[in-house]
Amino acid sequence: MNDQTKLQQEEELSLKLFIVLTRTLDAIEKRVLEDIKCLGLNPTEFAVLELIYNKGDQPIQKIGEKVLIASSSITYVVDKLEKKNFIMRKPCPTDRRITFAAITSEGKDLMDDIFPKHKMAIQQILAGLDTNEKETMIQQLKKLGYYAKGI
Amino acid sequence: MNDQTKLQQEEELSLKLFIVLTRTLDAIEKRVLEDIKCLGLNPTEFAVLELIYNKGDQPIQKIGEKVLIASSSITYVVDKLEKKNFIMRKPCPTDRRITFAAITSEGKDLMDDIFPKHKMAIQQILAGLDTNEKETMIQQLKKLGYYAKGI
DNA sequence: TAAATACATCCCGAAATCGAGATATTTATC
DNA sequence: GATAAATATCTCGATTTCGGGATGTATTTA
Repeated sequence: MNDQTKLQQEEELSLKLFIVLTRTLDAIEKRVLEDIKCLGLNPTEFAVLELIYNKGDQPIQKIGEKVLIASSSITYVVDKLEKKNFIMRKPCPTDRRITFAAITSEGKDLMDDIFPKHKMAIQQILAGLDTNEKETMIQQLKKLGYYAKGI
Repeated sequence: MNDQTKLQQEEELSLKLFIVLTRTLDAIEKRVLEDIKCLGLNPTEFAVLELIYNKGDQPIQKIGEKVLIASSSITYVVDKLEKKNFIMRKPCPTDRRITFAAITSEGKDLMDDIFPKHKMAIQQILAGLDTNEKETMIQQLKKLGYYAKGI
């Protein structure tokens, strides 16, 4: 086999990996979505609430970085969570540009209730691999991700 | 270590896998997006055009199944691709419910030009893993995906 | 200190996606 | 052959997300 053919095969393989990756995450997300939708939250709202629940109050700016959405979208999501009384805006005392999103007791109560269930659901959805396989895959995915980011 | 603790650790591991999976695909997609955006197509438009380019004319219904979007969204995307003259609608002669989306010569010319480049770009983005690692990951992802779908 | 630059949030209009249901056609059932 | 059920596409309104730019605040620079 010559180099040209090898390269083409490798390209096909990469394309296949990309497709399988997309498909798999899609299947998983569909399941996770079902788990979340019952709660009256959409995935983004859940992600934001989870972030604040687990990592404490966050400047609105930081939320966008972690949840990977545009700044104009954060405003929208925070508005909605605030309307539902799960979080509240708190001005930063030392820097008046900054607004914190802080969880309310109502938000905390909700998460205390649903977060363990959520974790359990994910556990069940990902039970197709055993412990070692998961660890290996995490490692390999990280390698892939770091490389992709670094290009 | 008791069973309770083991389960909790496994839950943490699954959650981590889910997060890493999401992050990694996100990083990769961001790169692929850059590759596509220059062409005046968004990812969905590209996916639909690629499907028709590689698999031939498709009933509009089938497009939704393969590209994983709602039927109302397909109509929207096909409209846009039709306006750009990359595809055209063709009524099915034997079943008048069905409309095919068929690639135009203009659409074919475009894909002849950009699809090889696209494949090369993906090859470069995914070069963080070698051939064997990619094959293993494809296999493991499939296992994960089948299981998730089957629940 | 004044001006320029950077930063954080928000507003607005547009784009993308969805869900529910309308319409037209085909297939199945009696 | 008539009616019911299934299928394919599209319409419409609502939701979510984005990009660009406006506004207010902090930091740097000249």
